[in-house]
Amino acid sequence: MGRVTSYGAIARYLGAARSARMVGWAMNNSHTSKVNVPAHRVVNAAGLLTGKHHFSGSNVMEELLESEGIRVENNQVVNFEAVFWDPVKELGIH
DNA sequence: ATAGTGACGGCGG
DNA sequence: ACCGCCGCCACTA
Repeated sequence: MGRVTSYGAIARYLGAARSARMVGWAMNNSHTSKVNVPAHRVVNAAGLLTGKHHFSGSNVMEELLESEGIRVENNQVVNFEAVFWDPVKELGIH
């Protein structure tokens, strides 16, 4: 079962809890980066697929998430808390 | 060079 | 507990 995380979680892990927008910008910029960034696994704090508009297709993100076993319904991750991946918790508090 | 905006969220009222 | 304002940093017009 795949996991998802939120912009705020990443920001907090980086030590910049209030810079969640920067994370979003990083995702946008990541598409130019050589490194493959699974931006589709990143949603907002509510579990909404806010970034789906930035993908090539309209439902590409949903398909990617569902292919990883994550239920997506109405642009929202179902059972978000269960699939939520907290970097601070999983990778350890820095 | 300045101002506005953006894949968000924290914090105050 | 809920709603609204403001901050964060880089980019674009």
